[in-house]
Formats: sequence, C-alpha cells, structure tokens
Amino acid sequence: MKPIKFNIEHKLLGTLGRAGTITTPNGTIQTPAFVTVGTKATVKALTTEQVRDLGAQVVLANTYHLYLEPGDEIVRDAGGFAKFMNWSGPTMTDSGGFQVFSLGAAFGTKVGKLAKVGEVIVGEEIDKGDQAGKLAKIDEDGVTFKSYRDGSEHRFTPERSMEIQHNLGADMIFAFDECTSPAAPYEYQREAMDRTHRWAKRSLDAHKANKEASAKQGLLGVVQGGRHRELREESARVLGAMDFDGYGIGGSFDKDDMYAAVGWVNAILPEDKPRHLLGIGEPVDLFGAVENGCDLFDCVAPTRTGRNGTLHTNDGKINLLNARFVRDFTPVDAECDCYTCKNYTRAYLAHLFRSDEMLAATLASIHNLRFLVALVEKMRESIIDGSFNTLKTSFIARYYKK
RNA sequence: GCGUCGGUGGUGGAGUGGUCAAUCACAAGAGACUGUAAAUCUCUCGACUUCGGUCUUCGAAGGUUCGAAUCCUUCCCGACGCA
Repeated sequence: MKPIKFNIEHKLLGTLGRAGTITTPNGTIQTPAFVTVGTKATVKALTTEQVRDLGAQVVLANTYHLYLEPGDEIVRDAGGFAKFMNWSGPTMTDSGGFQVFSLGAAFGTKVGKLAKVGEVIVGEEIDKGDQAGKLAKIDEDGVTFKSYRDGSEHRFTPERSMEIQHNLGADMIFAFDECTSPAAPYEYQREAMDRTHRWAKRSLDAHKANKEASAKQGLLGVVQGGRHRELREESARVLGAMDFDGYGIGGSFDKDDMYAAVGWVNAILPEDKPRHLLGIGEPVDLFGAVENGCDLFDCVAPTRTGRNGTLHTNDGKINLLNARFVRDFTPVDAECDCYTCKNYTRAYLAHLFRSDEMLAATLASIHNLRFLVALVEKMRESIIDGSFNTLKTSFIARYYKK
C-alpha cells in the first residue's frame, strides 16, 4: 500500500497543467498548492495556528536544520515534527540537498540558484570546484558539512538523510541530492547530476529497507541537470523510471526559461505522480510552473522578504520601509482576505518595521503567505473552471505593470 | 557676577597645528532576498556635478602661523560649581 496517492481531477487543456488531490496519511492536499516552509519545525514568526488559519495545507521542514537542532531523535521521540510543532496536516521534509549548495558552492558568495539567461558570473563568484572555505564538501559517498552554528563536522549520505527523515516523520520526504550552482560549468552539472542519480537510487533503497517508514512516508526523487535541456530530460527519464512516490524538481535555472525547463522535465516524468518544484515562489514563476505541470511549490521568499519589509500586493511588491507608507492608513492590499489586511494598516506595519517590533515580522509573514496560498488556490480553481489563462494574464499585467 | 568644562554633519560622538568633507554608531533614503548560514545583507547619506571631480565647512568675529576644527583674544550660547 502506497502512503501517497495522487488523483488528477482536471487538466489544463493544451498544457501540462493539472488540478488534483494528494492523499497522505495525515490529510489531503488540493493541488496545485503552495507549501509553507518551516525549516526548523517553525514557520518563522508564526504560531502553527496562524499558519493553519491562513489556509496553508502543508508544512515543509528541513532535515539538516532539525538534525543539528534539536536533533532528529528528539523530534522522533516528540512524535515527529508535525506533532512536535502542533501541526495536524500533511508535512514534508527537504533532504539537506539544498544545503549542499547553500553551504557549499554558494557560501560566502552572492550567487543564487537562479541566473539570468546568458549571465556571465565573474571573479570569485565562479564555482571553481574549489571547496576550501566552504561549509560543505562533496564526495561520491556523501557530503561533509561544517555546522554553520559551531563549526563542528557532520556527515550526510543518502542513507543518513533517509534515516534522519524517517525520524522526523514527514508524509513526503526527498531523496538526498545536490543542488548545483548556476555558475558551475556543463561538465560539472553532468557529473553532479549523475551522482545525484546514484544517490537517488541509494535513497530509494534505504527508504524501502525501512518497511515501517516506507509504509507511511512517501519518497520523492529530485530531478537535477542545471540549465541544460539534455541533462534535465535525461534526469527526468532516469528518475522517472525509479519507483518514487513523486518527484521534486530542484537545482539551478535560467530565470527566464525556468518554465520551459520545468516543462521539459514534466513531459517525461510519470503523469500520475505529484511534482514539487523546489524553492520557487515568485508569483509569475508559480503561473509558469503550474501550466508546465507542477503540483507543489515551497519557498522561503514570502516569509523572508516579509520579515525584511517587502509585501505582495495585487499591484506588485511594496517595501513598507519606504517613506511613502508612513502615513498610509490603508490595508496592505484592500483585496486581500488575510488577518493582517483585515485588521491593520500600512502605516501601522511601517511603524512596527521602523521600530523593530517583532509583530512586524508576524503580520508581514501572515500576509505574504496568505497572498501566495490564495494565489495558488485561485490557479487551482481556474484550472477547474477553465479560466486559467485569463487569471494569468490579468494577474501578471497588474502585478508586473510599469 | 566669578570660575570650570563644552559648542564639529539629522542625532550622539571621534579628531586636538599639516595626509580632514571630517573615523564610528544611530537616524534617514533606496535596493536586494526564490528547497532559510537571513528579525539579514548591500548602497547612499555637506553642497554642486558632464559622477572624473569641484566648492564650502568645525558657535561668531578677529588674530598668531608657511599652514588652524585644533593655539590666542573678544563676543554669543549651554552645562556644572561658587556667590
């Protein structure tokens, strides 16, 4: 009996898009859906009840972070991370694969996982394969991390990631992969992808070997391949042939043809399994990913940028720290149904941000998360009623005008 | 009234004869953030600028000096002490 079931209810004609339902041991997810990120078993600045009340269906936590603190065995003994944080719905954990990138190739640089098409990354930002000074060192068997907290060394392998994720107890877990840098050359993307495929097989074997865990936790393989179509398609073929419960699409992209890249992959992956686009949360990107066949998305952007003062509105992003909001007594977005917009003004949030009050982070996070959760809910509805293209066109025209 | 110590950019506060438009912090202005090393980081912040520079400043006015925010004199203002 598979722990994860996926049922497609509507397809978006002429595209790879679909609306469906994922059934997990802890509840269902109406897809497409935006997954809230609670790295350390907490969505930063929010109580779990606030996360539930804003309409979030799923919470994703991180293997590496919970392994470091408080330790996965403590989380296991607490009854799993969902129970630990008082979350009663579906959950996911990331494998630590992103930390191979963020603490490795990207550490100490300004390189993000998205690059502009044709962008030339120069100087010290080039990933020379030199891992000196980084906090992650990769070899065939796994990755050696230095803790960002205290410098202590920790070893992750696919098997170890599975063991930790079994302890954390999420409904859907990810194979241990390497998220590569967009600055890495083709040869390296190929090498890293092949290694990620070997790690995927090892993750799957380790997961199946634990009968108890694999009966109640689904495992998602992670497609890699960087910015290259040939590699992306190969990755989708190789992983698609393995018996995963779903797929993650990870790694680095060219910002402007990420949607196309997602489409290359989803055209090959098995249609009857859910697909999670890892770490994407810009509104336009969500539209592009949904119509190219993705069902789930998680992203730290709404909470992180929210804490830093940037909020979504239907007319684009605003930075509440800007002088023009000091006396703006309107809601962040008059059309938003979130708790923040129903009860507070831009001027009040501007005041909270300027005076470094913690409540600023809470109210901003509630709004930004609700904005994205609601946006993806609308996408789902529009797939069902056939108005997706209208929604996409009107939203984008307004959000990105000027 | 006498005495002492002070008056530097939006604020606090460095500097105490030349390398000072003036450390630094804060405030302010703006930007970044996409599987969370992030309640973080970056830039600007005297005026003007073709962004290469140019000009004016250190309570006020005089003076000493090749040269003064820095030394001297007087005045103004503030804090404290004594009357």
